Amino acid sequence: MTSHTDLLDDVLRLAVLVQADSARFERERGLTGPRVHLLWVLGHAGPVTQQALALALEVTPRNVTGLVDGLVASGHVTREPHPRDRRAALVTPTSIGAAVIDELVAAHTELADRLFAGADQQRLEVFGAVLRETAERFSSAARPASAEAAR
Amino acid sequence: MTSHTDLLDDVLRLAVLVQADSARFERERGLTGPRVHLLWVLGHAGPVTQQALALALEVTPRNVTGLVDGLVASGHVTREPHPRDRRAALVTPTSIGAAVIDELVAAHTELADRLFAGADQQRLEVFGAVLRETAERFSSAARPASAEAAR
DNA sequence: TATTGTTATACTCTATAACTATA
DNA sequence: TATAGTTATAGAGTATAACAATA
Repeated sequence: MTSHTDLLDDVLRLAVLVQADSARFERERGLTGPRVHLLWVLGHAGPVTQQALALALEVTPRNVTGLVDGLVASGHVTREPHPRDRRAALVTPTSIGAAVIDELVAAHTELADRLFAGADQQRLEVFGAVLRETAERFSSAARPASAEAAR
Repeated sequence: MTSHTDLLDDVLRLAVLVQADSARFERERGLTGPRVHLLWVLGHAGPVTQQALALALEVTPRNVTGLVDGLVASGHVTREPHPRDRRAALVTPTSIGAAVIDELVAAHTELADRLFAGADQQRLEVFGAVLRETAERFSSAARPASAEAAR
């Protein structure tokens, strides 16, 4: 009989392990969490404006300026002129940046395999289903439809 | 058929939700993540030295000085003289700090219930078991016993 | 000598507000 | 007038190194 708090603690423990793995990745490359996050977004969205990055990272535009400054200094990205808007810059990975993004994707896959390889597929299906149901339950509880509609 | 990376993404999604809940707790009380973490440790360990906090939080002693300074300023903790070591200080919750610690424990329980209440217990048992096996598998892979022994 | 905590210094992430250049 | 990004300023978290007081 596992209690709800025990389960939450197990989730948090796993989250800590996964986070430690990210931290190792960052340390090995002299990068920080927020900068890797930006590169990750860049890897999925391609060259984008800083506004778009601010939205995706949920930080202020000012903050993006700082993160991009750092990544320009370390040679991971460049600011390219936007073809149709001279106010905007397109943050674009350099070859070094693109290489890190590739490593990031590879590390993600490797981590997933390291976590789940060898586990029984039937039980993993249950695991995944419970994960998704739990996230769904949480989101509904946090933002009840009635409260949302009342605004 | 859920792939390993899909499962990892599901884990990360849930972790983000849980973290957002922590952020809400902090914002509502004018606290920060590291300071709440310190209070959480204090709640479990009772009054302790800053050295002990540095170990528990995995940060430098210098950093603990800063965190404790902040919590003293906000009235959550005090530095009490150590009864048998005049070098050391015992970081001790005030009544305000103790109240926050109680709320922290309550919020943890509530979150767990919000996440898992209504779920089928049989499936939650599988879920918990897979969580623990996964953490175990990861730890073994990250630090193989042979590599550890070789040092 | 070793340990506890602080002062000194520096870097990163974060935010708000005011400003420039462009749409 | 609105938008993209920067400069100015500030606070929090983090680290290393040097130091004081005490063990």
